[in-house]
Amino acid sequence: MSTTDETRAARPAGRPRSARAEQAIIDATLDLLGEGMNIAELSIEAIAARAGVGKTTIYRRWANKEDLCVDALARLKSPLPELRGESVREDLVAYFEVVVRDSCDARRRCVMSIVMNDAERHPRLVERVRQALIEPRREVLAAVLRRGVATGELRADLDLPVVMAALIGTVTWYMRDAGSDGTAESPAGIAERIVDQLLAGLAPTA
Amino acid sequence: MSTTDETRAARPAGRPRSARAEQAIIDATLDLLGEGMNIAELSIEAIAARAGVGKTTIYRRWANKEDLCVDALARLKSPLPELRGESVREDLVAYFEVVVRDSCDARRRCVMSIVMNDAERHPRLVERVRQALIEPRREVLAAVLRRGVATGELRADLDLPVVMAALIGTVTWYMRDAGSDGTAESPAGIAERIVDQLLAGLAPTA
DNA sequence: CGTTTTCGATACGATTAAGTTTCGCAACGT
DNA sequence: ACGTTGCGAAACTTAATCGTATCGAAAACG
Repeated sequence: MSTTDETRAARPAGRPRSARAEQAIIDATLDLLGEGMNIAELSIEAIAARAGVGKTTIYRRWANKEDLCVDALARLKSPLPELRGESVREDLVAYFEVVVRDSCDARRRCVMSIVMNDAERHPRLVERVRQALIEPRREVLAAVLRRGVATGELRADLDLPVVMAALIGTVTWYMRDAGSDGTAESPAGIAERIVDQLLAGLAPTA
Repeated sequence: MSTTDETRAARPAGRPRSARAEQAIIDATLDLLGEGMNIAELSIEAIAARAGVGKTTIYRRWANKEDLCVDALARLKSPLPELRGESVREDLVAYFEVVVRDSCDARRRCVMSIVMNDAERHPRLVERVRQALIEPRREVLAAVLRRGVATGELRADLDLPVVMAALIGTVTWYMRDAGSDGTAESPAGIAERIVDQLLAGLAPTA
């Protein structure tokens, strides 16, 4: 039919928007956030400079800084960990190996910091990140625990809220300490060590 | 000798600085930080307004915002938890009951948020808080664990770094979740629940 | 070609806050 | 009384950054 048919949607007249510019803007945003900026400090001018783009090009696409951040953070979604379901221990280790690996990526690490700190200042953004990134993973983890209780691999009287906090909090806290030290390399077996320690408990087996 | 002798140090001439103003400034700073401001957002003007004080009075005492925050945060030191040393379980519960109670105080909660987020931007401040507030408590906790291993109340093969992260991370994470919910009241026995759950482990006693 | 829209650059006005200075008054010692 | 210093209020300078507007060039279309 027509000479160019890449998109069916009737292309609006004029020069099309550059996909490269859009990606560069998103990348620059995530890079700057990953370097430790919070949303308040993140400046559109800095994003434009880093992306090699005019501010106009940003404001043509997003109404304001928050909208841009919402879009940028939503693209961080990494695939949910694939669990084999053979045993609870194996699933937990696999799950937290993904968490440990993700927590070595500055871009992903900054998400948690934003969620934990900017909840009041940017409720829309935080809520969207929570729905898109956090809740699905929480649900996967909770399902593993429930299944473990059902199969008898875990104690029947598990205090679910406490155990969720124990697993996530331990890994998160450990990785934070490890990150602040020079120990940038994530020790290979850390997920395994944490899961085994928590499964076994601190008290000696009587 | 002299008519007024409150301080031996030869009092410099002129009107003495108002201790009330100083305290009001510190209080205003901690209040504003406790309301969720980070250091960048904290404005000297807001502090002066809240404290009912002129900006001059602030700059006469502290060279800049960071120095003021260093002083203000250093005053948050609450006494180290007093441990009876009868049993490891009892000490851990007592220790974390203090942590839980402190984590309900906005002023104290903001310290952790600053330490975790502004480490790169304000290394002096964070380092001082770490030395003054965090390390002593870490050491108390580590001592309890080491003693427990020695007395046989804890497993001999404890993975100390992991266990430290497990205890602190679990309590911190649980309180954060609890805080974001409406559950502002800290459930009375939460420290006990967490300690017992971690001592017993997740696996059923074989 | 001519039209339309985007491109990056740059200038602009508005706002916010840091940190300094000035001012008139208050509090202290001598 | 007098000199010195602190006090709060206000004006000021400097600097960032937001979001908008304007510009000439470029990229698509017919």
